Amino acid sequence: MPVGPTEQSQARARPGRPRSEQSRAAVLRATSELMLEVGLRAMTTEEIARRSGASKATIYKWWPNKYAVAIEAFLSEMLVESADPDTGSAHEDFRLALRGLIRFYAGSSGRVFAQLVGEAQFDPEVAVELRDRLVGSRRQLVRAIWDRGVARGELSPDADPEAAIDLVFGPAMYRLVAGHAPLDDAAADAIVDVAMRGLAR
Amino acid sequence: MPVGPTEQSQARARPGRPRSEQSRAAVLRATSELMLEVGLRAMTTEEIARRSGASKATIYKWWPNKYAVAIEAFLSEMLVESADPDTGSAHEDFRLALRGLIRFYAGSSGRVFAQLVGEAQFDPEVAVELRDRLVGSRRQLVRAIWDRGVARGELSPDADPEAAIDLVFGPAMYRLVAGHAPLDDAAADAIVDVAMRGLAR
Amino acid sequence: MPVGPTEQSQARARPGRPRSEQSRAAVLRATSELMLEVGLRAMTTEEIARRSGASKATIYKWWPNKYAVAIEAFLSEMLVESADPDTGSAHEDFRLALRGLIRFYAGSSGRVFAQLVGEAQFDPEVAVELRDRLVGSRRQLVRAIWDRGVARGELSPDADPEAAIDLVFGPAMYRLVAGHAPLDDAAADAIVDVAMRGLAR
Amino acid sequence: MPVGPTEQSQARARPGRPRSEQSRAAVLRATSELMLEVGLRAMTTEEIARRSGASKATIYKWWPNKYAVAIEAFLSEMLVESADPDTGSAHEDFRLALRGLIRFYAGSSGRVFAQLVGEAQFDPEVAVELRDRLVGSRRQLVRAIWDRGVARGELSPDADPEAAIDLVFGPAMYRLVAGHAPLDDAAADAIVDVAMRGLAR
DNA sequence: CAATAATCGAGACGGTACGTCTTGTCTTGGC
DNA sequence: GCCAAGACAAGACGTACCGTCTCGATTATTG
Repeated sequence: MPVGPTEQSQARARPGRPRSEQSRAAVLRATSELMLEVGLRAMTTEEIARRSGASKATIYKWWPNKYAVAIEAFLSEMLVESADPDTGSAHEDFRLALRGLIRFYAGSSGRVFAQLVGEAQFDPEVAVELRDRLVGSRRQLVRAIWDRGVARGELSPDADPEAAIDLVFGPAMYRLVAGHAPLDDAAADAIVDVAMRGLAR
Repeated sequence: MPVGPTEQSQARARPGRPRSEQSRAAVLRATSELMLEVGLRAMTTEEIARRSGASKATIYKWWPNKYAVAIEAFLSEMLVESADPDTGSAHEDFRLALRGLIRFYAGSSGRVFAQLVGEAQFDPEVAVELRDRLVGSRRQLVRAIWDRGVARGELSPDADPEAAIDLVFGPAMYRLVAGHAPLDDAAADAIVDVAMRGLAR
Repeated sequence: MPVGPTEQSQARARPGRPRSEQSRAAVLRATSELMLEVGLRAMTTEEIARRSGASKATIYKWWPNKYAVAIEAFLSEMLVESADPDTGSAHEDFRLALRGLIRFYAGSSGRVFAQLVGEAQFDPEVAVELRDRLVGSRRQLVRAIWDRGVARGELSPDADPEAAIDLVFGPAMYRLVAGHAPLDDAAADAIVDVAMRGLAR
Repeated sequence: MPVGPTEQSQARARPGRPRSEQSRAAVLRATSELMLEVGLRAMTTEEIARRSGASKATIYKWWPNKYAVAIEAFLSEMLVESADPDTGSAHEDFRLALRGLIRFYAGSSGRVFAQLVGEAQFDPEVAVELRDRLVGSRRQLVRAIWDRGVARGELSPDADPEAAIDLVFGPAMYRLVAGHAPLDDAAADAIVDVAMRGLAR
């Protein structure tokens, strides 16, 4: 997923030395490592350059700052992450999807993801990237579960789908960033249970 | 590291010049302004010192870093913020509480709060302060609504209370930090509606 | 490293595409312009390439660095500059020669020349080029005046010719690089006057 | 010789931590060493900081760039350099003064001085500092010899004194920067000889 | 006329210094 | 003992230029 300006559109034609795929990959690899090792904030562009063998100039040529590198590196590490369960039961699908998400949140990448979300509070560009490329795809997944459930008559058709999806994801994100309660399979199950049944008697 | 506001509880008269209350207040006031104007991250200790008339040494004497100042300043600005509605209806109480929260999120302080949450992803001390002093109090409020509702027989008594509270707050926090959907009264109502009824038919 | 203009003296036709004379001329022209406009140091290879339409690789293929280009460009602009006056009077010849030199120093090329001299203090290759191709030719001119004057009996035959020539050129160069006194016709005349008569009564 | 804005005028009064004399001295010492070891151009601010133990910020606080540091370091190393010979003979005084100068030029500091002169061709501020603080003092010295010689009747009173002084210094500077002839005692003697007698028979 | 060979423009790259910035500590003298 | 002023070390930032490189396109000689 290249960041540069509209490249690779046709079948190769542009003059000049082409971008080094090796350099690009090395930068992303080094960035992924560093995010895990020292965290998003403590990771420096200089260290990315040192580890990857790329020069700072090259990094700044292709990415505006270290956070842009971080997002691309993060995405490139988790391309085929989340499969749609589709068990035939919406309740079960939600349960599996949320378990998957929460396991991701609780893993080592989860800490990085939380830091990306944290950074997004300061940097609108990070926010946009995050929303479009990480949050959006997750929501589409749950939206598909929702639509199937409604079609099967399992789920209430007149609820606001956005609010419904937030009912599943919101608590998980809330726990991730606020850290007031555990993130584990039991939590996922409890959340889906109460979300399905509702608070009212 | 005396961060709290009530640090010298007893009237013990220590030798030497006492801490200047004027200086403390000026620092907090300047910090509040700066957080709103330039944001948590762009705000520098130097600028707080300049505006408040305090010296950097004084600030570092009383707070470990600018985020500690920020949290104290933020709290001092919103002490008596959230009243328990207690209308007699749990659904209505939830609605009013969430509307209050979302109005706060959507306001100018909301941006600062989101940045504090963002910073908490990097700084464990900020995370603890935030959890204990901002998130906790909100949750206690909703917990009270929950308990009343259960006692009145309105709410399902066998649900996990933690998960239940997350069902109300989670979606709001999720929208605050991810920004994928609006934060307004209608959103609050939609969230409470679907949370009360549940997703299942 | 073929820097000189006459690098392929014989008409030997080598295989492959021959060097583009147009490119060479464009580089020298662009360099001359840039030296005058922004100075020797601020002039970048990149900008020479941009203006001339040549690529950086081409420039580095034919010259070792921008200073070599600068020297060649400078020389190509002032090939037949200084004619030997030969008026019959050594005093007058010196006067005219020094006036010519000082006018050159005071002109726009003079600034460039001074910068080349400045650069020569750091780069031995520049120093050699400068000494051989710019300083040397000037000295030969004055040496000719000297020899004629000695032959005619006007000038003292037992003085060190090197020191004698330095007596004429030294003060001009000194004023060029130190800038403590003006460089104009009056200065030229004053220098030649006192050099001819000597300091002693 | 401090560079900062009009400091140290009165008997100490300014608030705040005073400038660290130790830091200042260490920077100048490191700079002097580096100028000799690697030359003016190859010397980096970063290396000055490393060697001196000062931070780059401190260096940039007190000097605009490395050349300003270099000039101050250079001056601080040669404060009491040139004594007025005053032998009673202008010819002898000139000879001794020029020998002193040329020995300085030929020494290790001479290379640094030449590089400062070289740098002055690009940087007007360096040029001003150099003219005012290094060239000027030398000229005053020779001017004193000149005035004494004229008063004693040894020297021609109607010559332009500026041109006369240039007759002594010019050739030495010329040889320093152009490098076409040696710089030694014999050269000094030859220059003074021919300057005293003049070129004419 | 094709093969060979050296050129060219374009532009990406590693390296490295620059000068700026912010953090958190320190050192003064005044209160 | 507190405080304002402000100097300081540490070190990352993003920019700039250098000289090298890798492309594909061009232009000559040679077989």
